[in-house]
Amino acid sequence: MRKLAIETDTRDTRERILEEAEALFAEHGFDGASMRMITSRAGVNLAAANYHFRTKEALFQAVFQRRMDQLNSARAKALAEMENEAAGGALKPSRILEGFFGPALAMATDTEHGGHTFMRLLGQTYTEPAQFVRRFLAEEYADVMHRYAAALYKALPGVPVAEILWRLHFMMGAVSYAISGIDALKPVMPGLDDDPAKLGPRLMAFLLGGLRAPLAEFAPAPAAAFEPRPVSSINAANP
Amino acid sequence: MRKLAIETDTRDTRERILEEAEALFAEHGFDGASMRMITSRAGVNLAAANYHFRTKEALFQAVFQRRMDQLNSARAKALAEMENEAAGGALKPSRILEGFFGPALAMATDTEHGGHTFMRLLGQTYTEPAQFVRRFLAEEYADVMHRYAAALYKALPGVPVAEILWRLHFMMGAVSYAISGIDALKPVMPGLDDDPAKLGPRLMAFLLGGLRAPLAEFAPAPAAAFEPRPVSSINAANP
DNA sequence: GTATGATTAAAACGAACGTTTGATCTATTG
DNA sequence: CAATAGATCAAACGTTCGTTTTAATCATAC
Repeated sequence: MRKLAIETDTRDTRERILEEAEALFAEHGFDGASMRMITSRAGVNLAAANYHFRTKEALFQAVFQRRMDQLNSARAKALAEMENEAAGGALKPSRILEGFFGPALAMATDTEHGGHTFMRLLGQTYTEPAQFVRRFLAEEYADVMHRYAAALYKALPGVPVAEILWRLHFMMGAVSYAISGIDALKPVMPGLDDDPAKLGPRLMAFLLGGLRAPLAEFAPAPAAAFEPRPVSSINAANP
Repeated sequence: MRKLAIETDTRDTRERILEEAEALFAEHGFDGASMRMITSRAGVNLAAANYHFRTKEALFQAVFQRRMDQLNSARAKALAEMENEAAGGALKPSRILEGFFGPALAMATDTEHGGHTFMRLLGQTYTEPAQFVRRFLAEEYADVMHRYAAALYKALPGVPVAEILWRLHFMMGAVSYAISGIDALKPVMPGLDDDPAKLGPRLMAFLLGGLRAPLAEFAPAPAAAFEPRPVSSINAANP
C-alpha cells in the first residue's frame, strides 16, 4: 500500500491534467486554452503541469499520443485480422472502410471516456495552423494510412493509386465533418435528425458511394467550370 | 483627382490591412496572428487597424464578409439560373453540386487574388473553437445552404430531407479537406499527384458517388461495428 | 482659411500568458 | 529516526497581447 499510494496520487494528478487539457484544447483550441484554465479545472497547481509535462506543447502531444496510439492500434489490428482471414486475397472495400473509420466513429460516439472530446479535437487539429501540430499529426497518421491505401489498391484493381489516396483524403474530410457536426451542425440546420446511432450507417453508405464512383475524366471541357472568376467581379462585390 | 485621391488612399490602407489579416489569420489562426504582425506586414500603423475596424474580432469579420458575400452570391446566382432554365422542373444532381461547390473550388484555385488563402482560412474556421466565429459562419451559410438543400430534395425524390442535409454536410467536409489538402497533404503522402486542374473533376466524381449512394439501413446489425470499445483497452494502452 | 478626417509616431494601460524558482510537504529508504 | 527524492505549492518573472491615448502631420472640403 505504500508504493501504490504514491504512484496512484501521481497518476491522478497527471491524468487529471491530461483529461482537462483534452477537454479544454477541444473547446478553445491550443492557443485559447491556457495552462491556468487547465490546471485550475483539474484542481492542481499551475506548476504541476510544467513539472509533469515540461511545456505546453509537450502536454498537447501527450494528450494526442495516448489517443492516437489507441486509434492506430485499433485500425492496424482490424486490417491485420482481415488480411489474415483473406489469406492473401483482396478484401471487400466496405470492410476496409469499416476497419479504418469504424474505430474513429466508435471513439467519437464514446461520450463517457473522453473519446468524443478527443475526436472533436482531432477534427480541429488537421487544419491547425501551428506547424508543430501538423507535423506531429502527419507522422502519427503515415504508417497506418499507407497500409490501408495499399489494401484499397489491391481491392480496387484498375484504380490508380493517386486516385485512392485522394479519395481516402476526401473520406477523412467527410468523417471529420460528420464527427464535429454532431455538435456544430444544429445551429446551421435546425430540425436535423442527429441520432448518433444512425450516423455510422449513414456515413458509411456515403463513403462507399464516393469510393466506388466512376473515375473522373480529365477532359478540358468539364474542368472549365472551376476556372477562377475574373478580378472585376471581386472588386465589384464590395465597392 | 481630388476626390479620388482621398478615397484611394483610404482604401489602400484599409485593404492592405484586410489583405495581410487574411493571409496571417490563415497562416497562424485568429489567436496566433497578432495585430502587431498584421499592421507591420501591411506597412501601416498599429493604431490604424483599430481606427478602421475598432476591434480584432471586427477585423476578422470584415475579412470574412467580403469573401463570403462573393461566394454566396456566386452560389445563389448559379442556382437561380439553373432553376430559371428548368422552369419549375427538377435539376440534375450533378449540376446542383457544380453550382454549390464550383464557386468554392474556383476561389480555392485562384492564387492571384487571395481566394486560395481565404479558402484555407474558411476550412479552418468551420471547426474554429471561438464561439463568435462559428455563430457568424452559421449565419452566413444558412440561407444559400437551405436553398441548395431544397433543390436537392426536389432532384432526388424518395430521399429524406435529413439524409440530404447530412450528405451535404459530408460533402462540405470532403471539399474542405480537398482544399486544405492541396497544401497539407504532401508531407503525409509523398509522391501524390496534386495537379490542381485535376482536383475539380476528381472531387466532383467522388461527391456525386456519395450523393447517389443507396440509402443506409438502420438495422441493429451493422450498427454494432460502431459501438464504443471497452474501457479496459483505453487504460491498457498507456499504463 | 479653417474645419475634417485619415494617418503616423510613441507611449502607456491592464491583463493574461508560459515558465521558473525556492520553499514546503510527503512518503519511502537505509 | 534521519535522510533522501519526488510531488506540490505560492509567488514572481519577463513577455506579449489588444486596446487606448495624446500629439503631430497631411490632404482634402467648404
